[in-house]
Amino acid sequence: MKKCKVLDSSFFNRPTVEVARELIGKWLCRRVSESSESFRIRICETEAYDGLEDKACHAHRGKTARNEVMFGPAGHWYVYLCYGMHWMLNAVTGPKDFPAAVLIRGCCSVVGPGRLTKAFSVNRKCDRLEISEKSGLWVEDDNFVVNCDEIFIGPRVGIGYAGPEWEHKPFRFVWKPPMEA
DNA sequence: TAAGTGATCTCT
DNA sequence: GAGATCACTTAA
Repeated sequence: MKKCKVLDSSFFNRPTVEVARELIGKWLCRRVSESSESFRIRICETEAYDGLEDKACHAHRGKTARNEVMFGPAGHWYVYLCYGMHWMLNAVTGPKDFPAAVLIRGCCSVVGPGRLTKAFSVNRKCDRLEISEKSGLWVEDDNFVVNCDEIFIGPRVGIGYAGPEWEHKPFRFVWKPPMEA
C-alpha cells in the first residue's frame, strides 16, 4: 500500500472551494472503535458551502446551536440530520469566524450523502469531532492525482431556496473516472 | 412521483 | 409551544 499522509487542519484552513476540489480522490477513513479495523474509500463527490454570504450555507442566517462548529477553526466535522433520517457529513474549512464547510456527498461505490454516512456509521456522535486519526474519522492523501478533465463541475443539489445566484454557482465537484475502453 | 421522518428554526 | 422547512432515499 502506498504511503499516506493524514490531512490536518492546515489542509482544511484554506478557501472552501479549493478544499472541495482537492478532496476529490482523497481517502475518507474510518475506525469505529479501538478494537475494530479501519477502512477507507476514495472521495468522489463534494460540495462547497462558503460563508455568511452563501445563501445555501446553513450559516448564512448567523450562528445557531447547530451550525456553531462552522464558525470555529477548520479541521472539524459538522454533522447534522436532514429530512429526519439522513446524516450529512461536512468538513469545516477556512479561518475561525468564517463559517464554511465542504459536504462530502459520495465515495467510490457509495453514491449519495445519506448513504455515505450510513456506510461509514456517521451520526450525531461525530458532530464537532476533530478531523484526525484519533477521532476515528479522518482523511488521507496518497498523492493520487485526479485529472481535471475527469472532474465534472456544476451547481449544487437541492438548494433551490437559495435563489438563482447561489443555486447556479459551480460549487459541486464530481469525479468521473475515465471510461474503460 | 410522493411519502417518510424528526431536528431545527421562526414566529406567536 | 406550534407550524414550516429541509444540503435525501426508497419504493412504486
